[in-house]
Amino acid sequence: MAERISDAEHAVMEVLWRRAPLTATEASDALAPDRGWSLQTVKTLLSRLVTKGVVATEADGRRYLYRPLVEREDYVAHESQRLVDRLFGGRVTPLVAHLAETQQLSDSDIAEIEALLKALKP
Amino acid sequence: MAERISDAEHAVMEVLWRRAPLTATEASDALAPDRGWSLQTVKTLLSRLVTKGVVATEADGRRYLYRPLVEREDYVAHESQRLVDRLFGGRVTPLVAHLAETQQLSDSDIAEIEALLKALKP
DNA sequence: GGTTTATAACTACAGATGTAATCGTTCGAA
DNA sequence: TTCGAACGATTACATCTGTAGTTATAAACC
Repeated sequence: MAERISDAEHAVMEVLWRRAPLTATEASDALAPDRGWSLQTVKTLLSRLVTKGVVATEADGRRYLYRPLVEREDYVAHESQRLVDRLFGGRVTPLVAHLAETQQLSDSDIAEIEALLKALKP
Repeated sequence: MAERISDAEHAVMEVLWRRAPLTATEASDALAPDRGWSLQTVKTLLSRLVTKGVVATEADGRRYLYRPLVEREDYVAHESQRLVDRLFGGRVTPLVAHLAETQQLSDSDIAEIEALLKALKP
């Protein structure tokens, strides 16, 4: 995942992560409600993702099936780390503090996070 | 802050947030250790930030002093929200869960966050 | 078997971005 | 008073990104 995935490309990755393998047409259909891109646009984005090495193709007759080569988990981890590095000096605690302060956290949100933290303790 | 701030531009904003107002040369000097950009590059980035309406200039003799027009707090909030929206369906709890799981949180990190959460409760 | 249709491959093109170089002007030093 | 240094303004240019259009080909239908 050395190559950066752009915003538009990320939208395509999301549908692949949700239900790969897909043909270009299927991916385009899945994206239509949200983005309304033409089929050609989706094909361009798929090609770029293949070039970047994050999506693989598999021949299915005379068309391709596309499937992601990187796990969503890894992408999410990578992007989250990028944000933490860029904006919070690489430290997670200030990010959590920021989120806690600026977001509306319900009581159950807080309880959930507390439970999570408790589980992490030795 | 309607216009997006690019990565390189963001690096310039950071030095302005740290010690504005600065001349272009001062900003360039401050960025040199990390990025090693030429003075011209920094000037270009400053101009673009001015065009985008996120940095203001003030004449100081025949040069400019640059200062940010957006608060770092606002930028951080905006970018954090963007990440939460793009990767966690707009919900903060899954992000915190993800961070808690993938990061090395020390005992004191956990304690700090717990204290934060406690303070948020009614 | 000729014609439409689906598909991949190639091309296009404007705007953003990273990274400067050059031009024109003014101020200060010699 | 002239010359160079310091600045802002303008221009440059390759790459990436968003968003397609066009072309070539094979398959399917009639």
